[in-house]
Amino acid sequence: MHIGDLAAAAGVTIKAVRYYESQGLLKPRREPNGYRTYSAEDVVVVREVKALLSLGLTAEQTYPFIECLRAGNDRADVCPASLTAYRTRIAEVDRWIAELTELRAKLADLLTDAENWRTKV
Amino acid sequence: MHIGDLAAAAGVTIKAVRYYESQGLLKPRREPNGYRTYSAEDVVVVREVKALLSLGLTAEQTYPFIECLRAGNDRADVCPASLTAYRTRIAEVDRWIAELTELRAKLADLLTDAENWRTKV
DNA sequence: CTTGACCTTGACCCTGGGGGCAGGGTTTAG
DNA sequence: CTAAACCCTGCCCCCAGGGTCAAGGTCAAG
Repeated sequence: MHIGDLAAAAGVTIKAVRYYESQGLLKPRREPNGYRTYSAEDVVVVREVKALLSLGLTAEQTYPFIECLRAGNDRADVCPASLTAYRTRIAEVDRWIAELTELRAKLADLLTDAENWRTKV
Repeated sequence: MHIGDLAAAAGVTIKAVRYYESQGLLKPRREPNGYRTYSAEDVVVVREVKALLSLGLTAEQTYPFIECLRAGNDRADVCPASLTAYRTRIAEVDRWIAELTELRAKLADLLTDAENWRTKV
C-alpha cells in the first residue's frame, strides 16, 4: 500500500506519516519510482503512535511501544518498558495538574486583587 | 540605559528583551551607533511582561496590560481589558486542568489494563 | 597607539508535531 | 490525449525565546 492508503487506514494525514518516518518510527520500502510502500503491520504501528501522541507522549517516547509491537506482541503496552513509559507519563501529568492548579489560584488572587483595587478607587 | 542594563534590572535575558520588541511590546530609541536606549518605565514594562508570561499568557495577550501601564496607571491590571484578560486566562487554565484530569484517568486505566493482562498471561 | 575586556548589532538554526504551499513526476480512467 | 488523483522533495510557519556566529563599538590600562 501507498502512503495515502496507510494514512486513510490509520486515520492520520500523509504529513503525519512522513513525520513519523522522519522520527525513525517507520521504515517503508521504496518502489522504483520513489513511492513509499507499507505493510499491514505499519497500519497498526501508525494507529498506536497516533493513540500515544494523543495521550501527550512525544514521538520519541512512543519508541518502546513500537518495539514491543515489532517484537511480536499483540498489544504495544504489555512490555515492561511500556509500563514504565505509562507511569512516567502519569507522573508528568500529575505534575502538570499540580502546577496548573497553583497557577489557577495565583490568577484568581490577582483578579480579586485588581477588582478590589478598582472598587476602592 | 542599554539593553544589558535593562535586562539585568528586569531579570530577563537580552534575547528576551529583543523578542519583546519584535512583538511590539517595546519601542526603544536608538543611539547614533545603533544601540537601543531604554527608560526606567521600560524596566517596569519588561517586569510586567515577564510576570504575565510566567502566568501562561502569550506575548500578544500581554498587550492590554502594557497599554494600561502606558496609560499612566500604577498597576497594569486595573483596566477593564486587563480584568477580561485575567478571566479569559483563568477559563483557559480550567479547561486545561479538566482535559489533563481526563487524560490522567485514561492513562491510569490503560496502565491497569496492561498490568492485568500481564499477570493473566 | 594598541591591546583586551566587555558591550552591542543583526542573522542564522533549533525546539514538537505537523499544516500549507510550490513545483514537479507518475499512474489510472475516460 | 488529457484530466484527475496520487506521489515526491523542499521550504516557511507556529511559540518564546536559546545558542552561536561574525562583525563592530567603547572604554580603560599599558
